[in-house]
Amino acid sequence: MATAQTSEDAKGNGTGGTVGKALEVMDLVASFGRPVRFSELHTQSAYPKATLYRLVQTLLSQRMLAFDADRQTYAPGIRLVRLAHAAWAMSSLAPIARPHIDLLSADVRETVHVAQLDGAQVLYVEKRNAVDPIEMYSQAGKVGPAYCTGVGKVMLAYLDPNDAQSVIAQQSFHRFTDATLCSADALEQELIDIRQHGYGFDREEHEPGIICVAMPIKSANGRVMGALSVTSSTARTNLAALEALVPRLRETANAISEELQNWRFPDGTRSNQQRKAKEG
Amino acid sequence: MATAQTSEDAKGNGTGGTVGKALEVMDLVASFGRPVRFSELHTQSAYPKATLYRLVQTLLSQRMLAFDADRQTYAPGIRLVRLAHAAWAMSSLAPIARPHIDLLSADVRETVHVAQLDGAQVLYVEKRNAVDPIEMYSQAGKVGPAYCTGVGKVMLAYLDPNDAQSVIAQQSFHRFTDATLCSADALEQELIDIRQHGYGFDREEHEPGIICVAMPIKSANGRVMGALSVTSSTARTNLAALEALVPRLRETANAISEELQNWRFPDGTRSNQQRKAKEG
DNA sequence: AACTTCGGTCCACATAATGGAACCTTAAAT
DNA sequence: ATTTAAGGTTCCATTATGTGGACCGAAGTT
Repeated sequence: MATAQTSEDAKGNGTGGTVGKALEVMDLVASFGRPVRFSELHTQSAYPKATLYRLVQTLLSQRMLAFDADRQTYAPGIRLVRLAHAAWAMSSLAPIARPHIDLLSADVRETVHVAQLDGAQVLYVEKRNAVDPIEMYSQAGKVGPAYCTGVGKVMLAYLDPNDAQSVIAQQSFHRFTDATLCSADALEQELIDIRQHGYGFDREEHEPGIICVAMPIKSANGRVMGALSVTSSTARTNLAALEALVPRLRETANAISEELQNWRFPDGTRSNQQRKAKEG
Repeated sequence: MATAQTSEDAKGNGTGGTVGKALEVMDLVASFGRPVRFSELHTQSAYPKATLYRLVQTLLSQRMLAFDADRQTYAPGIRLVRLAHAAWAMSSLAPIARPHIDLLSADVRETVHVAQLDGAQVLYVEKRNAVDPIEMYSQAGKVGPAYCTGVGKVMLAYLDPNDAQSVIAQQSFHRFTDATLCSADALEQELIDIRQHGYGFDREEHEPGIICVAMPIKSANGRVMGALSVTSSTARTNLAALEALVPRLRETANAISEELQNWRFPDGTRSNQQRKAKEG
C-alpha cells in the first residue's frame, strides 16, 4: 500500500535491465501525448534504430503499446488500463479515501484532492469537485510537481529524510509564478515550517490565483502514505479561511489513516509484524 | 487507437522475452486482487525462486510494483496509474465517447458502457450510470468475458475473421447462467445473427436478470474500435424495449465513429497544428 | 534514374537473465 | 537456550537474450 523505497536503496535508477529500457520506451511514447510514428520515437530516443524497433515490437506483442495500422502510429496500450485498475484498487489510498473525501467535499464545498508520491512527482489518485462531481481518469492519474503543490510539500515534509533529500534533488524548480519556491533551500525552509504546523499551503506557487491547504496522511507507524488538500481560488476565499478548515482536514486525514490500518484484504493479509505493531 | 494485432502476427504468446516474463509477474500480482507475499507468488509461478525474486526486484526498482514494508507484501505500483492515464487518454475511445454517452445516458436513463477488446477479454473504458453518476477507476479498467456480454459479442462479430477465430479460441465458455453460450459453435451462430441485424443482445447470458443491447463502434474503414451498450434488468424492462433504443444507439455509435475520424491525427506531421486549433 | 526517408531485417557479438545451491534472518518449536 | 523450519536473499558459472551497425526494399521527390 505504498511507495516502497525503504531509504537504503536510493538507486532511483532508470536503466540497467531490459525491462527498464522497455519502460523507458513506454514513458517516451506516453510523453508525446498523442500517437507517434516510429521515426518520431527514434529521433527522441538514445537507442539505435534496430534496438528501439525491437523494444517497440516487444511492447506491441505484449499489448503494452497499440499500433494504429492506418496511421502507422503507436500509443500506450489498453492493457495498461487493466493493470492500472488493479494498482489503483490495491496500491492507492483512493478506495479507502473515497467516502471520507466525499464527506469533506460536500462539507467544505471546494475541490478536494488525494495524492501520493510517484518517484519525485505528485500523482493525484482521487479528486472531488464540489460543483462538477463527475471526473474520471482525466483527473486520477494526473501528475504534478512536488515542490510547488500543497500535497507535494506536506508529503516531502514528513518523508524519511534520506528519501526526501533524494526527491528534492530531482525537482526541476521551474518558476511557475512569482511565489514559486525555486530552490532546494527555500523548499527546505518551507518544509520545516510545515512540520511545525502539521499542515501546509500552496500560496499561488503553481498557478496564479490558486491556493490550497494540505495535510499529510500517515500510516500507523508514522510513514507518509499520501496527502489530501482543499483547493480554491483567491477570487473566492483566502489563506486564513482555508486555514480555518484545518481541523476538518485533520479529522479526515485521521479517519483515513485509521481505516488504512484496519484495512484487510478479503483473504487475511495480516502479518505478524502488523499484529505486533498494533499492540505496541 | 486500437487493439493492434493486424491479423498476420497471430503469435498471441505470453513469454519469450524478459519483458514478457516481467509482465507475466505483473499480471500474477494483479490477479490476486490484494497485496501478496513473495512466497504466495512463488507457489503460483512457474519460475524458480531466484528468477522470480529477481523479476520482482526489477519491477520494484521500476516502480511497477510497490512493496509494503510493514506487511511484506507486493502490489501493482502507482507508476501504472500514470502510464494508464496516457493510455486511457490516447488509446481508448473514452475521451471521445464521453460527451456522447453522457447524452445517451441522460436520454435513456439506463446504464451505458463503452468497451474495447483487450486480448481476448472485454475491457470497459467508460461507464455512465443514470441513477448513480459517480464512478471512477473502479469501473473503467474492469474486464469481462467476450463470449457472454453484449459488447463482447458485437465486437467479435465485426472483427477480422482471423482475429475473431483466435479470440474465440481463447474463451473459457464458463456457464454463468442457463442462457450462456457455452461453445464456439453456439457463439459463432450468434455472431452471424448479430451481423445480420447490426446489433446484439445480452440475454441474461452473464448474470441472471441482466440484459443489454449493444452496438459496435467502427472506424472509417470498417474496423471495430469498440462497442457501446445500454444495460438494464428484466425487472425494469425487456429485450423488445431495449431493441427500441437501437436507433438512438446507432446514432451515438455513428457520432463517435465520425468524431474518431476527425480527431485522428490526419498525418503524423499535422498533429500539432490540430492540437493547437483545438486548444484555441 | 538518382536520391531520400521510413519501416523493417540480419547476424556476429556482448550483455543480461537464469537457476541450483548456499546462505541469512526471523519466528516458532523443543 | 538450542534446534528446526520457512521465507527471503545472494552467488556465480552457464546460457539465453538483447544489441546495433550494416543492409534491404518500398514509396515518395527531384
